[in-house]
Amino acid sequence: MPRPAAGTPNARDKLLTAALSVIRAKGYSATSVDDLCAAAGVTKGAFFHHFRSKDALAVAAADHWSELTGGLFASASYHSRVDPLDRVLGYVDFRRALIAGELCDFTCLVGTMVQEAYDAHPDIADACGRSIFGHARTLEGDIAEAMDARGLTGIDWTAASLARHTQAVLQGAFILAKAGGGPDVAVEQIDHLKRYITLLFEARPWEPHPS
Amino acid sequence: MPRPAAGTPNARDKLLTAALSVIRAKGYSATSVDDLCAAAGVTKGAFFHHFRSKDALAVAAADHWSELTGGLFASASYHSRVDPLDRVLGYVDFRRALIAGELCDFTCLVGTMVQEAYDAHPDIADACGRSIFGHARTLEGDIAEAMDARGLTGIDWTAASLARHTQAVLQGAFILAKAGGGPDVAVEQIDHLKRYITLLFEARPWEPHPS
DNA sequence: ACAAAGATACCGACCAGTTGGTATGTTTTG
DNA sequence: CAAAACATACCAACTGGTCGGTATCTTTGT
Repeated sequence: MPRPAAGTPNARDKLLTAALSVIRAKGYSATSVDDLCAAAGVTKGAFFHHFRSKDALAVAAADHWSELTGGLFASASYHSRVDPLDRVLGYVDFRRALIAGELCDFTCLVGTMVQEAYDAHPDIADACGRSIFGHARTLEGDIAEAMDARGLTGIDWTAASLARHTQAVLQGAFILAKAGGGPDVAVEQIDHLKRYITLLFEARPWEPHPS
Repeated sequence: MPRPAAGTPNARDKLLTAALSVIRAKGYSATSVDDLCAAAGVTKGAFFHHFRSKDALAVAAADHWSELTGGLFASASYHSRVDPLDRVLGYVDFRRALIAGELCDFTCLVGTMVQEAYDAHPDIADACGRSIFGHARTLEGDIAEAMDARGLTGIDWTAASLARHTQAVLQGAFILAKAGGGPDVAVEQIDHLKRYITLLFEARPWEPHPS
């Protein structure tokens, strides 16, 4: 189970890396095991040595995606800002800056996969759900702090729901981009998201928490 | 070319109707021609008599989807409201009310298909894009009227971009629902969308246009 | 009016290529 | 040497698509 070493990329890692780009470009069902093996430069024997089935690779790829993106966002610089709302808006700006180049380079693997898997492949859908909602949960803290610091009370939304909304807008942005709008339409959606968050906290000065 | 009669449902219509539900549940690539024929109760011979290829059926299904949804929204009652902003928010409420029951019953065919088709099937992606952006365009008029009636000037967003944003939020809502959130999470996104639109027009009284 | 002629709708067996997956090697590594 | 890592050959099931054929409707010549 535990990958023995991280020195030279073994077949398993090569397959996982290849899966990210191939599945994002072609979709999960349209991606064959042979496609994956060719892209990774390994043979079918190696594939089924490391993964019980194609579905098992999809689950592993979703988990791998969670780790990769988790690391990317955890190491971003906006976390060091003192105002929690600045951190939230910093996250949005960071997402905006990631949108460039080819569609398959900035769209979301698990958002793409879950559309094909939610009905017939529950284990894949679960892995995708963990990735999306797990990532959303990493935003809850800053949002809650921002609400607290600005004394937002008597409102009809929660930090968790706003965190989920950021992910919904992003996933929708990717779909519109794939529908012909390209990166520009995706950026447009993120600008609306930022405007929404700003309006939610508008006219409320930041009062650093006296703790 | 013109379908001769609308009395008894012919194989073509049965296939298009079946395609809507089957593709929404299984995805496009995972849906085989045999699946579609079985669901429609027709044979493969009938399929390829009416459609040049599986891709051609997908294009026809997307166009059929556009017509169906176009009719549904065109006949909705919110269009009769006098305040254009009420019409926009009425549309959002209408979309919210449509979310109930099984996922495959309220999610979007073209949003599902374009994720799988955008790279390898340009003609399908085009049909999906026409459907999504064409539908967005039907909202532009009311949004522009609402902006005009409330004298919104010097703002950094357009009626067209807000119309597209409604579609992005909806598409994202469907993905989060498929990722395990279910209908509740989808409704949550629409509530955020309604709150956003309300905030954009907030504190601006409606002044009926003196024309 | 009526039958020949032709178009349309539909059927189901069939085809070559691809699919995910297996069985059995061979090579590398500790 | 033993086990893990990888390669090769192969398979049954399924894939999108073709093809010859039939039943039914529409057109047309007389």
